[in-house]
Amino acid sequence: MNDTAERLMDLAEVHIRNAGYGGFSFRALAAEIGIKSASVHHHFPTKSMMTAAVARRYGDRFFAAVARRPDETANDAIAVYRSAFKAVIDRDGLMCLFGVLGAEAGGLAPEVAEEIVSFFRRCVDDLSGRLSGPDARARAFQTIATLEGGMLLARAYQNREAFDQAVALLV
Amino acid sequence: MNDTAERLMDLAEVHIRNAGYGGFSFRALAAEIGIKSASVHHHFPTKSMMTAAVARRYGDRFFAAVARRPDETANDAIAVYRSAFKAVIDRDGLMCLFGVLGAEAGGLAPEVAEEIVSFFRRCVDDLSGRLSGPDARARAFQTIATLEGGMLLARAYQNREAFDQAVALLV
DNA sequence: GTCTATAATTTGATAGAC
DNA sequence: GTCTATCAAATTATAGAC
Repeated sequence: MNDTAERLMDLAEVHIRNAGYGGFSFRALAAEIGIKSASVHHHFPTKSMMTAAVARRYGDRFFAAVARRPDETANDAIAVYRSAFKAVIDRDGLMCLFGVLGAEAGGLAPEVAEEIVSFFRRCVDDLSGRLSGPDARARAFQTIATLEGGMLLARAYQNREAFDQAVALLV
Repeated sequence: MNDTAERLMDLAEVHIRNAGYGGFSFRALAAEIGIKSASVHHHFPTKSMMTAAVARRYGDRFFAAVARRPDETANDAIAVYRSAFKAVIDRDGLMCLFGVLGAEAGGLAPEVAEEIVSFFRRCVDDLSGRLSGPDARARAFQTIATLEGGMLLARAYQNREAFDQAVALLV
């Protein structure tokens, strides 16, 4: 993966997290790094495939960030997920990539929709496996839902504190 | 408000809740009810203003559905909100309109963005006023976040049960 | 209230030269 | 890997007739 492709993905990620799939065009990305839209097609055949690639990279980074540590206890797992979401919004105030794509999933190409399903399934499966008790799965669902919803509120309020309030009482 | 305008708003609402703001065009709406796109502009000057109108109507209906009953207790309020969100997803399996618009808020016109802020602010203010205890506001934030996030998960999973799991443990 | 017609722009994508 | 050139299609929106 060369440098230009990485820079294009960086830009696409920001645009998607700010305004959704419709929030960027190959022309706009190209202009931002000083090339032409035809050159973008050299790196990514279609807009859908580029979006899927951006989603895959985002997921890889996310799951690396929440990876289980050897000495983790059950309560730690939720704190780890909360910190990972908090880091996302603290960096640039934008939504989780999958929160945006998931919301408009009905209009996205199959290769993107698959990334979305895969991400949330993996989140819930991983987290519920790291929790204990009979409610483990429901608590995993609730945690992911609250974290995504908290980002949505922070976005709507234009205020990161809304996220902190929404997730403060999580376990 | 005449019948054609109402039918157009019905269609626009479904499209937005399924695929976001970019998920519909005046031409598509027009075709679905057998008129031309120029006629849609007679009812709604611009796409942004139509979206704002759809959002306003959605909000009005929502707040009518969660309106406080005289004999409500503190715990009832959360149940009322949960039922209202559940009714939305149970009807057609689509997202909350404001969940979708909020996610892509960065790319929307000011008149739409204002509706989004207004909706969530009103949700949190209303609900926190109906809860008791020092954590009332945080619990209100958390409840709205979990409900919106639960809808997102149900959408991603293509399965309404994900919503039920996510909100099962709410108070 | 709906139509025809059209303007002006943007978009995703391709062919082929360098 | 980037370019020029271009295509075909779609989009938002407007003017003016009926």
